[in-house]
Amino acid sequence: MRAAPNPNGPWHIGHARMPAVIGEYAERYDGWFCVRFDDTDPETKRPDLDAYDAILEDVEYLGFETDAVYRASDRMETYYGYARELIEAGGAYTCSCSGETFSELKNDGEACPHREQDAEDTLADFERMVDGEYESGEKVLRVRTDIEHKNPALRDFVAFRMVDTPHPRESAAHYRCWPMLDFQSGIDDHELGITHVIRGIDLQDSAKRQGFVYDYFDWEYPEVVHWGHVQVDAYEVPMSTSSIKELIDDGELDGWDDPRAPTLKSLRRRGIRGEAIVEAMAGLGTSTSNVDLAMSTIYANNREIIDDDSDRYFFVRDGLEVPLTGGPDEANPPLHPDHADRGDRSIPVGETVLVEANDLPGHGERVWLKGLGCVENIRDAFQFTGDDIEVVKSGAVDVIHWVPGKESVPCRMRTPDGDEQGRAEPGVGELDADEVVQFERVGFARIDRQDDAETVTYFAHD
RNA sequence: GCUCCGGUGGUGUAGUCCGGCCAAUCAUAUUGCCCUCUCACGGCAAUGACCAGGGUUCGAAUCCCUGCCGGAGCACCA
Repeated sequence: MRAAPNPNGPWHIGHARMPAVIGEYAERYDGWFCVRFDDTDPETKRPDLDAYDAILEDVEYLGFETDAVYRASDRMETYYGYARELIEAGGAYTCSCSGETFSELKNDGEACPHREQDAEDTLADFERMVDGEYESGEKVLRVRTDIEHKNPALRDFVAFRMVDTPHPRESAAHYRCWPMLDFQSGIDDHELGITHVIRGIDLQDSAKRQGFVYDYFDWEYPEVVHWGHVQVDAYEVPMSTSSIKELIDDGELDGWDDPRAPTLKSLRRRGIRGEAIVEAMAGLGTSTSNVDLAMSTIYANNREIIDDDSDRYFFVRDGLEVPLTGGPDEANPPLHPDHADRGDRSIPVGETVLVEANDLPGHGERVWLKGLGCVENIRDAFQFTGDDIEVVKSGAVDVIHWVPGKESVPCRMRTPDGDEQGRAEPGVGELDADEVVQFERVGFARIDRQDDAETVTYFAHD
């Protein structure tokens, strides 16, 4: 099986569907999985040189090893070879009609004058195309299908056209005569021994078009499945490579891994495992209709994977500083409630604590500072009232998270909805980059880096 | 205009080919309860769907027809 991306940028979330599904199938049936870059349009779908590796990184992040990687732009001589064979078999002719002219004729089911050209002349003319003797738009090679086919989409489609713009890959920059997707992909699927093809509904007619070429060569067409588009909820940004790229160029997003971007690089930076995405995508199946993927499904999968490994810490967003009198001068909540063996944290208390505005109890009311004890709000100051856990068990007071006013460290949490400033317990300032933690009552986050001034984290999900 | 394809709870999915075991599976979501020094994890429960109408049949989510709704192609894009 193959994934055949167009290398125009790093992948967005929707792109994960192809490797997810074919990876699963390849595993289940001991199949073979390759990535083939269909980069045969140096102009309107101009390949981005960085995208080749970026995409392979994304595939790796998702947890797949590719058995092979191909670039269509390396395989031009192969396509030319088959084109010559096709011409000799009477399956194609060169045509100099303009797109509009041909379209009109085609829609009326009428052949253009070039259709009658014999194989010999066509072959000679095709060599002139290959040699770059024509300019863009001057000449194309068409596959001779059925000009009266009831479906206009299948009538004599273009196999090769001239492109003046050189390909960005140096090794392919000298080619001017480029195959269209339907030809290139059809040849490759056969050449590479692809047995099952999955692609979008936008390519529904491709199999039928390519079928004409396969018939000329007497090949058997692979099994093919068409699936609908995936939409992912929870993102403001449109999910298309080009529009994400635009937002980055305009400075609206910091880059492909901005937490607000619906990209795989973004999810990766947020500490979401590729496996969680793959599971969700594989669960969508291959239905022909369009589907909506809820991010909550990915989050639920991820939470299940990371919960056990994620140590707990306190992080208070936008905290209110409240003086505290009485009680112990250090709190020691466990690193993980289910793993006492990992030990406890050590949080100095000091003169004041920070709590989130929503958690501040009313005057005369009590609240339990987790890991520390019960306090009462007396005229906007906390008075320690004891450490008897009974008040919590009986449901009399709520448990909240907190950090010391002085000893806490500045911490920024980047989320899909923007950045949150706050302060975290001292231990957070010691964590290594790439560690995934749970900020209690806030959510899971990945430690991105320790800056001079603050700890930067990326929010995964609650 | 011409051609293709699809419609199962909020979301995704199973079942549809070969009609009955489907008053419809599983997951997620939401809500409630239990557990818990987290609104995490775990456990339990509740909520909630076969697009509509005809037809065939003893029997239809499954077969047929019509309608409605949605998607896609008719590019010298992929």
